[in-house]
Amino acid sequence: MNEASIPTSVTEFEKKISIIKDGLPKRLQDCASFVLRKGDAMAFLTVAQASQESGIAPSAFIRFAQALGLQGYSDMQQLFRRQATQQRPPYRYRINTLRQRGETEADLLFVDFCDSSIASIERLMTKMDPQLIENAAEIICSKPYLHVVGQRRAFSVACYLAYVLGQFDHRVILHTDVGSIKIPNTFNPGEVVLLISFEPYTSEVVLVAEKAKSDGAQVVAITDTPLSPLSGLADVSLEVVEEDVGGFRTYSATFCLAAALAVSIGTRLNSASVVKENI
Amino acid sequence: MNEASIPTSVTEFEKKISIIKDGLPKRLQDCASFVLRKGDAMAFLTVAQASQESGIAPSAFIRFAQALGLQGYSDMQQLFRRQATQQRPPYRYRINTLRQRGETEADLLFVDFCDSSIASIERLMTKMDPQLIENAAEIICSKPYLHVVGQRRAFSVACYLAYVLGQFDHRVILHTDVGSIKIPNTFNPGEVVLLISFEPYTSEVVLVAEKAKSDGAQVVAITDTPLSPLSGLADVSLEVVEEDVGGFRTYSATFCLAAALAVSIGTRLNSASVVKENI
DNA sequence: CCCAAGATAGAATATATGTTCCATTTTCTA
DNA sequence: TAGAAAATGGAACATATATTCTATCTTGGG
Repeated sequence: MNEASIPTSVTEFEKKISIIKDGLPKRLQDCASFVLRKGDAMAFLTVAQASQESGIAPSAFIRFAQALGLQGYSDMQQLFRRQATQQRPPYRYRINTLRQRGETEADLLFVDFCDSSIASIERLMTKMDPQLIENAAEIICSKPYLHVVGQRRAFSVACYLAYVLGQFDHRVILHTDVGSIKIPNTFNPGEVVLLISFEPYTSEVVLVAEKAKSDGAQVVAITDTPLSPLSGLADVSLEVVEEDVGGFRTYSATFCLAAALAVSIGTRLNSASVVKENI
Repeated sequence: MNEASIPTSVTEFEKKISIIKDGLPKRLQDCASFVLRKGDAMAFLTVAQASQESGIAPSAFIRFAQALGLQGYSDMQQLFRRQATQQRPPYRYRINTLRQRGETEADLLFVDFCDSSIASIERLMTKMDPQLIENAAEIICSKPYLHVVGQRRAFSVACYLAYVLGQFDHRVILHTDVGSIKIPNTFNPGEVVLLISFEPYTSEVVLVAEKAKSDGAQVVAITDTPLSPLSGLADVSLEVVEEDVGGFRTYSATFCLAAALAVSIGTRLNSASVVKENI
């Protein structure tokens, strides 16, 4: 961080302030003081508001941002907004600074996937009520066997749960369409069906959900939002939203949820052992 | 919270959505879906941006907000802004206090899973050389079809990759043992085999790896450590270690890696397509 | 004390914003 | 199928925004 470089994060921005602050005209120092004190709130303040709250002219804030190497007030605000949402700078912008650090486009893409996976999990952690997972586990354990239905991407989740529950000696009827062999799409009252589907929801899974419900089976859903056709039908609906990177979703948070559900089921089925040993 | 009341927080807002969602016109449901997915990011999106990202007309967003009892888009955004300013402590801090307060076991278990998933992804991010992913993608794309082998838990990863690559119109031979139908365990020179296995490595997968190698096929592996029998045999070995919670592993990092690999392959197969834009 | 160079505040401007309105399309009803 | 009702997208609008410009003020050196 030197005197000339353009800050790309709030941290760099604040560092640069402390470097150049003595060379700044008085009013711009006032701006610096105000901005530093406001901190995160800067993400929301318009120049007009900042001006009113501080008694400093709007134009001073723009000169201030420019003195820091930024284009203007909006540009500065972007730094604060990115920090608030923990986003990284836009792709186009970063691609310019690649070479300097000896990075490639592949690096960016990979880091983006990791970041968005982490963001999804953090969001899951704050939004999900663990009690719902318990409720789901409770229902699933109330019957000796479980239907698991998931298609496309969701099939990998279905497979995972089917396998792990199998390790717990719980019977799982994994609905596949191998050879188009029909798996009964009628259910008995009291049976438990675990349905997994994300947007775009496959109509088949929705149909199964409706049938299960009307047959009096219990329905547990893993889906994305309360708007999902599954969530309305389910007795317990576990919702997990995956952030996307350029329209492509990762399934890290979903598998995190699946693991938590699996273990919750495992402890119920065999509260002594299973979970301990290296599953 | 009833149908008529005006939401005063994001929570109430989301609750109201799930109450009235079925009575909403289709486009407004699209809005609901978009808003629920975007979550905290809604604090900063302008209607124009939201419109562009979602492909929904700006006016629809305003009608949507009004349908929820709010005055307009700005009014709705205020809810998200207020939530954002209620400075939530960073997640690591939250975890520690959760642990200390000794919430219910369910809470702890869930939080631990999320925490260890994140730790695994962070580790992956620092240890993995993205160039290896590129190399793997390069090899996989060099042939018109790909063998994918994975058993037990790893099968879900295999399924995921098989599905996604299928979406890219790449041929995938997914090795399953449905009906014990034999999938040729001999390979032609130049064929590409993707093997996925983690400790404890199934002997069968190791055998396939050895056969593939001796037949002159190219081998790409997704495994856990350089000590894995696969990594020695593979032309490219992608290694991902998952932390464990009481002996139970999550697969978040693995799926993060899988997604990165898939997209890397996707861009190669169709550089003009979906994946590029807006990353 | 004067004058140049810089800093400042507020008016002027261009841009982008949220919202309203209306013609067109879609959906429902009879 | 025809007619009514609702929904939709885009143009039009008023407003608020960040930024630029300029006349005025401040500062510091000779």
